[in-house]
Amino acid sequence: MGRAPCCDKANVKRGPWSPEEDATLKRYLETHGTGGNWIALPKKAGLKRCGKSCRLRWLNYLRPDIKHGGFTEEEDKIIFSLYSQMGSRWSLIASQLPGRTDNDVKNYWNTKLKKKLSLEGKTSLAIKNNTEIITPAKNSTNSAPCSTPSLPCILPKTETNGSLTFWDSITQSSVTLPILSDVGYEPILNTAQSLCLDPVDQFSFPAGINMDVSELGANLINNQNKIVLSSQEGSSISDSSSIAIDHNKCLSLPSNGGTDLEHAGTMLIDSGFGFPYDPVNALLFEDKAGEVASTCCPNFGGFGYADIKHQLGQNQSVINQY
DNA sequence: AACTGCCTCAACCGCCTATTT
DNA sequence: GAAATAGGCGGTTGAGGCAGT
Repeated sequence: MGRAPCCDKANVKRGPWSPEEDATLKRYLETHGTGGNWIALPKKAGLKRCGKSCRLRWLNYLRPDIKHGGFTEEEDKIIFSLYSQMGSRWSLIASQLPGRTDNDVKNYWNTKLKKKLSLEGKTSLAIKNNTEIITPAKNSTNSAPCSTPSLPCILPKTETNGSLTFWDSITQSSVTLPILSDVGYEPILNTAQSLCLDPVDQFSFPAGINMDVSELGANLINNQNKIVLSSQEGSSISDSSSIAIDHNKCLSLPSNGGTDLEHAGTMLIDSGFGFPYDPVNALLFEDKAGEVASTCCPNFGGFGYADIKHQLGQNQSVINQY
């Protein structure tokens, strides 16, 4: 048996609401409330509208506490932050933004923030390789959806003194980009839909890609696509490190010496919204001092211009094999 | 001024879940 | 417990407005 329609579609008005209809609905709701039944409401109120349509109109437009107008920078950050944690749960996100509706937030995300994000990301580049760069953990215990393979990508920043050639997995073409000289290497975790991360299973480079961190004083073990960074000397990596990738698929992370790494055990990715993101421990840092808000298995993708710092001070794998 | 393409956002659709019968 | 119903939600659509040519 099919589902009964919520209203007689042949006898209800559709399309934009007129000011008269708005006034009628508003007057009725302010006097009587919903009566706990939206479906019966339009008849009682004298409206030739579907009950669902009335509900939507009230919730998204007529409610007195609705905030109209542009979103603030602060709201941007909240939306982005929450989206990174829970994905497109618009009603939940909207509940954290007084006066905003799920429809508002959804529209704003789809028309503005998503573009802002892609502009921050510029492009998604995977390390040149014939094989798929990365796949989700086969036996991951993550609860978040992981329907799309995650791709570690490399994105240089703007300060340049050379160039690198990368393989753009999206356009399937080589791209030459400047060597970054500001923050260092940027393995961007890029996925169209979601990225499953947990503190143990992170990401690996496929066979054929070696990550040489010798210049950092760290040890590299890649016999199982596993990278183990174990040296205290690794702290020599700095914000001024540069990245180079050669055509033998050898990723090197040279350093020109420098500062200590904060947040041992973490990789911080600059979300582009003013706070770095720690995908390894699935933590969101409000600032680089490490003000932590815990998250669970976040979804995000397409981030660019990442500031990443590897933990090099413990005898443990930073990047494990899937 | 006319045309075109893009953008915005209100509204709809259909699915899922919770509640009621 | 099953079926019916209503509420809630996210995805999508399309009309109208705007900017560029």
